[in-house]
Amino acid sequence: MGKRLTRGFFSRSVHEVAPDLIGAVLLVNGVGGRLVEVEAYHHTDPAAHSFIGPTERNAVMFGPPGYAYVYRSYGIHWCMNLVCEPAGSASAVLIRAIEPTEGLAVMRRRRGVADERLLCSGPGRVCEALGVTRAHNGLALTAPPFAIFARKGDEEVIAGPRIGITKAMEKPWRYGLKGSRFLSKPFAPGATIVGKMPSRAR
DNA sequence: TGCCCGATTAACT
DNA sequence: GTTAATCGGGCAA
Repeated sequence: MGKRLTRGFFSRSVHEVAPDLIGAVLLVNGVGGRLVEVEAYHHTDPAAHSFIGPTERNAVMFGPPGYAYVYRSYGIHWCMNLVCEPAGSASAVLIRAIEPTEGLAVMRRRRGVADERLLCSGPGRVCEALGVTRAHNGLALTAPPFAIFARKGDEEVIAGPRIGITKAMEKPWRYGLKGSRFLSKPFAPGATIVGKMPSRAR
């Protein structure tokens, strides 16, 4: 396990934090695994919830970095974001897929499926498997029940268009671990290789 | 107050 | 490939 990430890690542009999160380990009450797919949402980005300005739902995005922004999706699922940058900038990283490594039995029970590849491959599935709900909205990522650890070695990170949005679809702000079996969707062949990102903990 | 629609998923045909 | 499920946010009225 790499070094525990502290608030400083998130006090950077969402475009730096998002690729750096690939390969990091996210645990909620000890359950979780390696981040293999995330998306960046910048406050100047029409696809971001914060683009319209502060509201009750997106308030956490306008707060300090290093906190969880959890929202209800399609009235059914929860989706989890990690707030970045200095307070007020309202940018966040959406967790889209995890390679499950810790608490497999718990995740299988919560999800009602046995296949590892279906446990955390999608933002709604991640929250169901890790037990993340509205109760986690606004909680610090650097304290229980959360724990995040930097990746240890270099990882080959690729980028491509984000999924499921209807605005700013041209922005290549979806990041993934190249070749992972646990992505919610494969990246297009020839997707941009961001490069071997060094492990980094700040 | 009412209406439309979404950073989704699973179960259909 | 298509669609139902399900609900709260955001905006028009």
